Amino acid sequence: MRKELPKTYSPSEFEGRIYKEWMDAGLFKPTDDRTKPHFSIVIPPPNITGQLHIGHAIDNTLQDILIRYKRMKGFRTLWLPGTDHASIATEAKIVEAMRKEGLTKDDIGREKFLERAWDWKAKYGGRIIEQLKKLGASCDWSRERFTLDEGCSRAVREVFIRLYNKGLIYRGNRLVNWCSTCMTSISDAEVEYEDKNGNFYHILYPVKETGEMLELATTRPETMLGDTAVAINADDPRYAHLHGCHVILPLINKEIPIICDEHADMTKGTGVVKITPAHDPNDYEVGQRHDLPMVRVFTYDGHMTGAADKEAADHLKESGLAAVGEPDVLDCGKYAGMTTEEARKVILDDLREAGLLKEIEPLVHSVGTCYRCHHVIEPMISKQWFVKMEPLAKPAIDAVRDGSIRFVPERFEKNYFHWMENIRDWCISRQLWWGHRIPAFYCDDCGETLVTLDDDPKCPKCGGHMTQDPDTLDTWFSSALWPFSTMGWPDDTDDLRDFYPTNTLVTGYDIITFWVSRMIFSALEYTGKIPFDTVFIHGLVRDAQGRKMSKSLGNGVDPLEIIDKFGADALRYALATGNSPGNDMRFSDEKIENARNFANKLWNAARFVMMNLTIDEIKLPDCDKLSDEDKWVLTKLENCIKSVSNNIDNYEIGVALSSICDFIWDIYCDWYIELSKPSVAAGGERSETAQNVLAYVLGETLKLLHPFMPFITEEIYGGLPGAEGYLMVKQYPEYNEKLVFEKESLNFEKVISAIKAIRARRAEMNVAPSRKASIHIETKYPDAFEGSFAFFEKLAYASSVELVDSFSDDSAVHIVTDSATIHIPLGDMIDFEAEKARLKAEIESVNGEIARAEGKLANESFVSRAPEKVVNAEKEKLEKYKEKKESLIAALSRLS
RNA sequence: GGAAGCAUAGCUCAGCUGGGAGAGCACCUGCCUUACAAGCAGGGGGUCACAGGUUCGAGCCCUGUUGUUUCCACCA
Repeated sequence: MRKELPKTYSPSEFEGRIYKEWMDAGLFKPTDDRTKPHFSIVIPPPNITGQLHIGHAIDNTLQDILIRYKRMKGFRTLWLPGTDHASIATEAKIVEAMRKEGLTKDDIGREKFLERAWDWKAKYGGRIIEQLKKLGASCDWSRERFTLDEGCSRAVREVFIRLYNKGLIYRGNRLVNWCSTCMTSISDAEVEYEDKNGNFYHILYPVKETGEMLELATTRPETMLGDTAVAINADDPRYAHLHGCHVILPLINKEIPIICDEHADMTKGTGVVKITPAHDPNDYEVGQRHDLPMVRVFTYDGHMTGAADKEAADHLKESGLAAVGEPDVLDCGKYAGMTTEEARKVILDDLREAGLLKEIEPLVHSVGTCYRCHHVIEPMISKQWFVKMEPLAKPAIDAVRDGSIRFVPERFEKNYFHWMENIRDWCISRQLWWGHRIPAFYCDDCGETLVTLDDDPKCPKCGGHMTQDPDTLDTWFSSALWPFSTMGWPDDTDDLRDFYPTNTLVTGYDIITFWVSRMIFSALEYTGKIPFDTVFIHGLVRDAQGRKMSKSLGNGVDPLEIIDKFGADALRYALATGNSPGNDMRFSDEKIENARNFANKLWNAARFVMMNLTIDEIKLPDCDKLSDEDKWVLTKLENCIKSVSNNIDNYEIGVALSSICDFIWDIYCDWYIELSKPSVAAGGERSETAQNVLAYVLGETLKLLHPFMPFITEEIYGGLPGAEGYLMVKQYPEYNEKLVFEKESLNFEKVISAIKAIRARRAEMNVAPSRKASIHIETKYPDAFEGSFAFFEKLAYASSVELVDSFSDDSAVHIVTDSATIHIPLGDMIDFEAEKARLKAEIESVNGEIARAEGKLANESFVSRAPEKVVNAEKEKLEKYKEKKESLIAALSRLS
């Protein structure tokens, strides 16, 4: 018993049901047929803190389109889903939630904190998965993974140990980006630069030996307490006499040397730079070159250091436990305990009072901020774990260079190369609790370091108790392993053999450096294979004005609201249409309405077709039974099939979809359905043929459209005669030359252009549709028109149709097309002067074309150098125009 | 400072390896033609940013200019 479609398209009534049916039937799981080539995608794991936003929607829509397409093409497909623990983002949320209860991390301790974090994961981790299901994502949910689950954690530890043993992971005191709000270090990639209004403070430092004042400028006067030198350029004549001298650091009256270093740029400012090795990346390097002491003046939570901080550091140094590169700590005296901002004000006041603040110059400068909390980053000396990048980067560069991995569009390879070729060591330790704990242990007695899988090792040197490193790993360290950790690596699993390397990675250009590049070098290093062969990059979804969607602007669209209101299919259509690789797109109400209108159009067309079907199964009749219009629509369908496959294969999702949409709306609905109405109504064999063609084309179209709009296509498919099983696992249409009928198709185009020309003329003349008229067709192609009279009656308001050799009624309109002259006696409707003017204008325009074509063909070099095909086409055009001109002249002569 | 993208109809954008400028929306006209007014038919509207160059031929390729967006680096 066939389903009947309800009158109105209301997606909410079937999308959920269909998704459940697919799930129940296990259609998202890969088949067991290992003879088929595989196609696999790993999902960019959304954060467990997240709600589905429009960025996820486009990313996953594109993935689902590819996966569904490949599945229908017969590949053994796997789309592997999962979520990311997102250490810093999640921890921040939990800390924030605790703050509302008046609690801090230290109040409850590590263990209790992690309990809360896992509770959070249990509560919210599934939310985004459910939202992806609403979108229609055909992931194999039985394989769902989490970056912090047991398997992924094992992969992380394994990788850490391998790299450590290879000497590619090391621990050391380095200047790192410190976020005093998140209370952790972050990697260079996680720093975002923002332009901020600030000041350039010109300060005077007295020279000890000469007593003169040395002017220098800084944007961060509070760091001056940590200055350990002042640099000038060795070649700077202004300061040649100061080589080897010292300055007295104001406020704390400390003597520090004047050094010569290339970092001091003679052309900038006064050419004098204060050097704060512990709190500035450039100064750090200067400090290294000149072996300057490093003096830390900030605490890790953003205050000025005091006596207690100094004592702790001194104690560490005296006890010999301080690592190489441990900075000294200053007791900032009266400034101790102030926040850095407070300290800046007070220090400036003090300098002003001492007459040492020469000038304050407003300045816009870019300031590093934390990509998660957007608070200012403070460079700090800190003991951290690093990955040595250079040896890892090289193979990763080669893999893209030699084409093993390609980016779509290609231009993003430049970004990738630039990043990889200038890469610095990766700071991977984070002072956070939510994440993979670093598998390193330190002996309580002798300080020995051990990196091991063992959870409770004894010191291999002295047998003493060992304490695990309290830090966790950068969240991207685990996502870098995602393509293979999710498939069971380091074990040799079936999934790894069947689906790894994966095929396409779909992501936005904003995380190429964070994620894509790290997956590539990780995969090559640990699995010896590329993680995927293609990186398909899409752009950002912006608002209707082209602005980024952001919480602060409140211009974000909620994909879930859109799904509720318009349906997931409409959302997918709106995101896929006009989508071009790597380019941003705008999202607007207009777009989503357009998408919904298209779905509605398809719905109604299908409903109409089904209402008229009396056949029990769809069987395409033999060629000799097919009429020209049947052959025309089938030919158009095949062209569409070819274009869709080509475009999806080239990741031109938007182009592929628009060719389907054009076919459905223009060719199938506006023409073929209308054309078929007389045939279907007529009954008999012709009716049966027409019904079969109608249903066949609809069925093929549904398959073509399925990857883009899975729900509506599945729902309609279920109502087709003889439908069995699910559309989503049917064979995707393949281009079939046997269903291409060039000659008949071209013939039928002649009919269409005649009908269009008649409609246009009548519309211009304001002839009401109810005013029927006889139509007399004078043509050199009678074959093309012979079977088409019914169409003229229905679509061109003809009362009767005949083919004529000539036509002599004076009170007629004469319409000239490429292949016919159509005479329509309309008597008093005709304004003869206007008709004459129109024909003259048409002749004028054809004359222009003739002149253009003749000019081209008279051009010696065109004829000799252009391809023969082009020249012949030009000749044919010329002939056609000449014919048309004759017909037009003949028509005109009848009116005068 | 380095690099990249974009610039086409009033708006949003297509335009595949160079061979006579397209769609949707908006606008105008006429239609409730028994699937669809979330629709149908018709229509107006573009010096393809600007200036050179290559070519028989340029929206498309090259160079430069302007505007715009983005990424990277730097900013004592």
